[in-house]
Amino acid sequence: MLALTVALPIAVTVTIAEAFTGKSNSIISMNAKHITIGQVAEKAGVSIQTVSRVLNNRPDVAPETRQRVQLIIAELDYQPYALARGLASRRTRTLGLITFDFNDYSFTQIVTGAENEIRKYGYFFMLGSTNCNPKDEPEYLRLLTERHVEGILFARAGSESDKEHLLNLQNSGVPIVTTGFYLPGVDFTVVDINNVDGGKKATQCLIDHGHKQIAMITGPQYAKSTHDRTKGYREALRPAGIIPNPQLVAIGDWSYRSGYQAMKTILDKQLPFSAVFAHNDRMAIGAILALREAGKRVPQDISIIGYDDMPEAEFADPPLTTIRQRMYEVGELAARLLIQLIEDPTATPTQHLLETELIMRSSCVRR
Amino acid sequence: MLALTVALPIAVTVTIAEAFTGKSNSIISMNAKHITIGQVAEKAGVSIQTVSRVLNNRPDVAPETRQRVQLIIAELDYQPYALARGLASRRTRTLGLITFDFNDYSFTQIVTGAENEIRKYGYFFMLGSTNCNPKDEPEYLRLLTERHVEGILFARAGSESDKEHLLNLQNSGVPIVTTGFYLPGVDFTVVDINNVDGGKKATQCLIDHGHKQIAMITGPQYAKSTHDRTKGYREALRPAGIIPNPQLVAIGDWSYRSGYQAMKTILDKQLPFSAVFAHNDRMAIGAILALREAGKRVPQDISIIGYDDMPEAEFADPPLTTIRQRMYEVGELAARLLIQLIEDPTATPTQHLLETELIMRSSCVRR
DNA sequence: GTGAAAGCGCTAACAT
DNA sequence: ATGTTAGCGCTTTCAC
Repeated sequence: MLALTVALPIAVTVTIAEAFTGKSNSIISMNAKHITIGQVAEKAGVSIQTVSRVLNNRPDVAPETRQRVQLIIAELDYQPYALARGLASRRTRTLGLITFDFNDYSFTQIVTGAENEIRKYGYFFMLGSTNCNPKDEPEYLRLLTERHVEGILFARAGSESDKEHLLNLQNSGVPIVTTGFYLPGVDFTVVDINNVDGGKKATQCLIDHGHKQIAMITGPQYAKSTHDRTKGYREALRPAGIIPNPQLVAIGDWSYRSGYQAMKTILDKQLPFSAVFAHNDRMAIGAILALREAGKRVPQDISIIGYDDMPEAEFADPPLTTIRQRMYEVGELAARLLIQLIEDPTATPTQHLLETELIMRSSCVRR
Repeated sequence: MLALTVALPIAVTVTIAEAFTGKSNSIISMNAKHITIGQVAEKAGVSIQTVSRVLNNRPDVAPETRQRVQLIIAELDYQPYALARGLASRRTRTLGLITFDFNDYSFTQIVTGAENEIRKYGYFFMLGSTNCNPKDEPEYLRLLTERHVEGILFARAGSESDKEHLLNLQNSGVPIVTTGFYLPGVDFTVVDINNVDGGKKATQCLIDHGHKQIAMITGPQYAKSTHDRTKGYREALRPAGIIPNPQLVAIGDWSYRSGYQAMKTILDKQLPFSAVFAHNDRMAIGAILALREAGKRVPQDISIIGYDDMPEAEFADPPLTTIRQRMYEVGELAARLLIQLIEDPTATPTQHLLETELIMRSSCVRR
């Protein structure tokens, strides 16, 4: 067991997960008495290069030499020094992760999916959350490239203005993958949700339930998904012969509070409407509170549909009908594509659009 | 071998050795036109060392030389190579961040706070979310130390069993700071919330509103905060002359669903109770749904108090009375302490306990 | 199959 | 104030 734990080179039996469990009492030596490849070589009676070959699982090592070296590695609890490896090999196995907001369900889902995926391939993420401030991105980018991340994953909402910015980065040779930025004709790798269709599905659901005056609470203007979902809304309305009423539309910023306020704004106009499509679940839940405060019952008086299907949607009052988007998968796929871009020199940028799913719960009833 | 590396879309668990091989067939284009310190030195007509001094802001450079070098650096858009710097200086300015769960509000708050803080000092985080699986920690730790993170921040729930594990790590010379793990007498740096007092405040609030039969939905057993909040519950009950009834306590796992189910379990016992203390807001919201389904009105029939004050608490139905804990500050403080531990050789471990705050909303009324 | 030599890009200690 | 001399720990030729 002890041998296995440390023996990175053993290719056949040890998975990453197995390799390190059950050795929590191992001493991880850091600055003080750091064991080097030279000490391993000396103790094994071979040259440094042979140890290096064993470490990298090269074929050209005699089986018995390999075994002996592995034993010494285990014995000494030798840890290869990633920095030195990186300097010599130009490989860091480190990726940059840039995200807007760790408090947004969609983004954390992407991050979680991506992280799980890259771990399978032995990569790590350097973190760079921009805290909703896209202006910080160039600085992070620089710090990230200084550390020679081998690629960068953008887990955040796209906006049209990013295009040039990202293209520049890509042209400088850093593989990038971005989420939330599907545009036909872009030439970097994108994984996105089909937001147009999602917005259409949501609106269609309301139409199918007999609603004709459908209010909408949108995301912020800068977000591409806002435009897409709005487009879907229009696309559903048109064939039903419903003319969209701009008076019934208010803009939010994805937060509960903004949904609450947007709903109030619409209510204040005293215009008739029987249903609301909110561009995310949080705003839908905020809107429900505003509706309740205005004496409207949901869903008896007003039906509402959200977007995201975050966990709390199911436990809202009433349980929220919504559009599910599988952001975890977006993260996984994005990560896989990024690694592919890095490791396969022939790989070229591709665009991917994942479909949504209507989740019927009780916030939406027949008029 | 090559086939494996390229066949990325298939989600296999690769072995460590496999993960680390396959270097020569990948071309990292961003290295191509990489400018080195030598080129800067040559163009500026000084030695490499002088450039290094300028880069590191050393005082012993003539002002005009410094200026000239800086000009060339800008002109060439030279980016120092962090790996080489790290190798030579033994400093990486990189910290490890280990967290359980990016989908938990408290943890993401910690992460956000910590990230903002370390950025001020020019550090970066390497990410290692363990996805609720603490067994993975040793593996991450190893990969992190291989990359020579200068310290590790544990942003996650503590459990007693961690103690040895963390001590070992610290003894090996890696500065660590952990959250959610306040224990008197531990000798590593801890930033935690006063959960005993928080639990007491929550329970006291219910008592003050005239409640005597107070049910409780706890967090999972492994979490230290569960025990602390439970202790606070008892400490509030005792002086009020109320004997805790174990029948009124059910265990959850922090999720909405578990709160819903725990509430059902308690309701099934048909025991009288007029109030519920849930160990977090999510479970409180789940519990409200169960209560509603059972025909109980909140707060008219049953009062409920949560814990966390996550954003949705305010928009729940009814708006949730809860205990606010400032996790963002926990993150900031933890990060600052970690950097202190790294940069100040005389720094010693310290323990910090932040206080909570009762947030009154409408889920809790006088009996 | 193994080892020797030569760096990767930078910083550090000591010169001057 | 600036340059010289040595590495940091590892990988990568290219010998043998």
